[in-house]
Amino acid sequence: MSQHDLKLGHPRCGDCPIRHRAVCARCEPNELEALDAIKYYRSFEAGQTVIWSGDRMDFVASVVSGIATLTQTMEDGRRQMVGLLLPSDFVGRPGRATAAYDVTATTDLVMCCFRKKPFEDMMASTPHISQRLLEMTLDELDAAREWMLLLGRKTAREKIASLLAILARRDASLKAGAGACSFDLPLSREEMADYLGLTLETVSRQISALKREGIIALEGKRHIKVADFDRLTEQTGDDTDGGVLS
Amino acid sequence: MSQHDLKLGHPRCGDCPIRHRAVCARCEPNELEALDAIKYYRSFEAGQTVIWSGDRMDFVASVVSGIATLTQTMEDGRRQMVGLLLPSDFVGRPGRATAAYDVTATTDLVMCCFRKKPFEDMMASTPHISQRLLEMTLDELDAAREWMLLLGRKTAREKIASLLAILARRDASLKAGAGACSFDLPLSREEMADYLGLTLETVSRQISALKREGIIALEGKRHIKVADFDRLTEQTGDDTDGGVLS
DNA sequence: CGCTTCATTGACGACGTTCAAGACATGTGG
DNA sequence: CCACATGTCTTGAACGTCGTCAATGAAGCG
Repeated sequence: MSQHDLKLGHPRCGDCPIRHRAVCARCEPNELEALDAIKYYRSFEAGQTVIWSGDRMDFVASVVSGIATLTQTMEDGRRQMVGLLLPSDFVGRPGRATAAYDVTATTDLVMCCFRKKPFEDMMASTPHISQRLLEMTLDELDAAREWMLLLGRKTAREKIASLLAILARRDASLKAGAGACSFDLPLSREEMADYLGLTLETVSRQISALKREGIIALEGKRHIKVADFDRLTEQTGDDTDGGVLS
Repeated sequence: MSQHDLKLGHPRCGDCPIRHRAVCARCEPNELEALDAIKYYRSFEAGQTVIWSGDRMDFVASVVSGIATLTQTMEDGRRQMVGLLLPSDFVGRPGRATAAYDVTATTDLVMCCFRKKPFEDMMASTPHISQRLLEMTLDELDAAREWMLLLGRKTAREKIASLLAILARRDASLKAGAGACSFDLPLSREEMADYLGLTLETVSRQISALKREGIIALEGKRHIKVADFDRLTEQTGDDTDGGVLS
């Protein structure tokens, strides 16, 4: 796949970087060709809104690269992030006309879009797609419920530690570093606050506290070095054994 | 369907009270017969645990009557309810061996169970079932995300009002009462607290406050009369227009 | 250099938790 | 029938965490 193809909006599905994890993961070569025919790419710059809650939404999409957020906003401005969309994650709901949440690009973002009608037609004729979508939706439901525990019962300290641990693990799995690891925060303090159900001041204070205690170190505002991953995990409030038996 | 059939565990699917809303809602008569052949009923008394998180779970099920809860518990005992299962709701995840949450009967409960293997086989051969399951899972995901907003951003007052409004609406839809309505709380104060991410004392205080202000009235501990539904809705923090345009 | 944006830090107060006592209903045994 | 225990709910008082408001700092950019 060349840069040129990307800009034309039609890299081959077979060469797609998210091919093995996205909604199309289970598709056969001929099914991929059908998808190839109806897909189109859209790019967004960091900070841009993809769609507003309540707006007509005539497409569904997969995140190809970059990060997007799903947020809900109350009349008085209180905001809660209800989902973080990473590459391969799916946006939109077949069979629904309008967006249920604000979708925002927090980094530069590329999405692989399908107009809803053709996609729904393909779903009806392609069990591999709906099977995979069901699986992904069940995973998202589990993630949402884990987040409910965090929002309802964890302290500010535990919330921050949990988020950092998740982000660290995500990057560690790519880098295979054992004791120490480091990564860039994909979210601003305010976005972290919206995700964790806190204020940005509390987020900042807790990060400073973790730094003071030597559990993490900062380079600039956005780069985190985790000195000792175990000590960070202790702060999350989660089971220490990590559910070995499951 | 006779009482006798119920006790034998095999009322006909065609006569089932949750027939039109459950995972089997889309099934054709012949598909229902196949389900009839592999299903079995289980009953639980109020307070009984259906399954513990982490335990082997070799069945999936629909709630036929009664109410069950999904809860997560931290090592130190903090608990968060992550789902409330009403009649027709589905429990369990195809393709997973163990339960992810504690499932508890809060009232007497009847469930329509399927051993996992036969059910998964049927899913593979019966698109109507996986289609419906996808739809139900997407609905649950939306509900979970709405609850994330409540847990992360609403005040105690708003949390209580939101819960009461939901329960009231649920019963009002059955009784078609307009201005005033009344219903029994299916949850204890502690269960409400676990659902709302509060302590039981705070729940009790907020209910007392709503009573003092004449927004609701209590008969006994568990029966609520909503004097003015609009005033209750005002307390939820939600949009007043109720999303007329959606 | 000022301007803007984002993050940090401090002081203070409100909201919800914690701890404790008491109310109320129900059930049990003397 | 009463005394007593038990479970659920209510209410009060003190405390603490986190939110609010405000000032300051740090980095990027015209």
